[in-house]
Amino acid sequence: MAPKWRELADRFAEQIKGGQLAPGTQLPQIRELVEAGEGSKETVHKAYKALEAEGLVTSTRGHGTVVRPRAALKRLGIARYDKAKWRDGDEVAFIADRVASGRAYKRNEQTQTVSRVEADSVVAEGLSVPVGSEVYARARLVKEGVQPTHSLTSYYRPEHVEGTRIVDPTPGPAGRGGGYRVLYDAGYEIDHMREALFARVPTTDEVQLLQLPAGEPVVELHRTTYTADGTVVEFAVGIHSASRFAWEYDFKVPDSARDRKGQE
Amino acid sequence: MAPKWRELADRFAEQIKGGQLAPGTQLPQIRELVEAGEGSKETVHKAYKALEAEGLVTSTRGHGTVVRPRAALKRLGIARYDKAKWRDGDEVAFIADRVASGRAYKRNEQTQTVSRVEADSVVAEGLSVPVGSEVYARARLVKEGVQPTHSLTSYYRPEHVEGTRIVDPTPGPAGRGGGYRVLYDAGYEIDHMREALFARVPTTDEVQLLQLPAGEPVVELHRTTYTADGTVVEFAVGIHSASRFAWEYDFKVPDSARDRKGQE
DNA sequence: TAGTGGTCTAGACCACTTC
DNA sequence: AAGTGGTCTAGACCACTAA
Repeated sequence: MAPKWRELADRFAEQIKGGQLAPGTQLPQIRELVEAGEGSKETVHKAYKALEAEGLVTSTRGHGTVVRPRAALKRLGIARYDKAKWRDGDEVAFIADRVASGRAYKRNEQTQTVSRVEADSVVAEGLSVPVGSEVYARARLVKEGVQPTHSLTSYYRPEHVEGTRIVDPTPGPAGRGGGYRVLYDAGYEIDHMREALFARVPTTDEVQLLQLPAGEPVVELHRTTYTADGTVVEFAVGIHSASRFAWEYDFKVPDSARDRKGQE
Repeated sequence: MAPKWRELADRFAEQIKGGQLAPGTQLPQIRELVEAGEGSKETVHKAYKALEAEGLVTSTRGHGTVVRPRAALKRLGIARYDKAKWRDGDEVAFIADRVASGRAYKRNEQTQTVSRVEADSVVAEGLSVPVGSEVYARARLVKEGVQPTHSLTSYYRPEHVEGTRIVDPTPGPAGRGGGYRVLYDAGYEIDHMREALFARVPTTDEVQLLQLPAGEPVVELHRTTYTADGTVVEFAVGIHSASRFAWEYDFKVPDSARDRKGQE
């Protein structure tokens, strides 16, 4: 038999998913349910924590437990990297897609810190450099309004960015056109990319930094950017609040028997 | 100040991440920690549940609480759809990538059920049919050994598959070559695809079906497959245990100023 | 049957929010 | 100050696993 707290949680979960409890609705207070004979305070509390972990409600002290609104997913396609956006135009690549998506937005606040760090194993592999060698790290925290949505840290080889605007950080996202524009001006035009992504539960640090609600997973994105000759000029790691993003990719079905590039 | 259970959990989390507590190691029993003055049984229990939710340990009654091994990520690239695998060869596309990845594997057990269902809004949009119209659904549960790794449900328009092996289910994955081979034989050769993916916490049903450990997120994959003329011939929804997979995509940086297809 | 985690209670007290 | 969720305890009892 399912535990008492599970049954209580399931009753509410059903009503929330079914729409009888609309987003923003406040659930009964814990003490009310205790008086109504649903169990002790700890038991009811466990039920509420379960609902929170399932992303259905948020509890705040003094305020109550309310049904969480389901955020609209922002869809990320490769069009957000369009060269036109950062080469010809004035916009910055990773902001521009907000314009393209037609979403009303205030100009993103974005903190940025640049530092010289030793490459750990992930970064070293991403940039094709030895573990422990020095690379430049440009870390940003991107917010929508006051709410952080994701962090993004770009790593560069020193020889590619030494003396550019990237390592001499001005306020804002590496100046006009962003990091790709800087690389372009330095003679490194980006040509192709690889994105790898997977989901996991956040670390406690990430929960703090991104102000994640309880039970929110994160998607970790590894982006490797190459020039036409195959040189890696940027390796970036993004940590995204899972409920805010969806990723989309279009591709041709490979045919290794016909095209001789289908190897991967 | 952080709660007592959080501090206790953090102490263990640090040791696990630092490697002092190797995978498979058993943590002290709850009662031991109670005697050691770490708090009451409920308090220590909360700490252990937190570690479980963070994916660091698994608790089982009668057995104890042990450090969870970190599973190797299976990397999914588009090469798994290679036409050579299902058109020319004998293999089935979604099994073949296991061969390509060089991983030792036993032949996958895979349950399969085919049914005629009414399209919900997601499926309707995926297949470009009206909501509520009848479509074929082919649901599979894919396992590695006895452990489920993901579910995958393909939806087809009736006019594309009526009379084929897909709707006349034989044991195994739609016969030799899988679903794409069947479509190919019926005159629908797949040409390009779109994959969209996002992460979320599983429903209780999914926890059961995929036997997910506590705190494991899922990745939901929406795959749309087109013929050369742009007709949708398959829309598939996959639910993947997050810690077992990573997705990889390679693409050219788009340039809408130069190529006139960069709209997306 | 012994070992180990899981549930439940009643009540005390703490922490944050709103007024 | 009042309202509401969060933590903590001591102890009883339940549920599953392995020998």
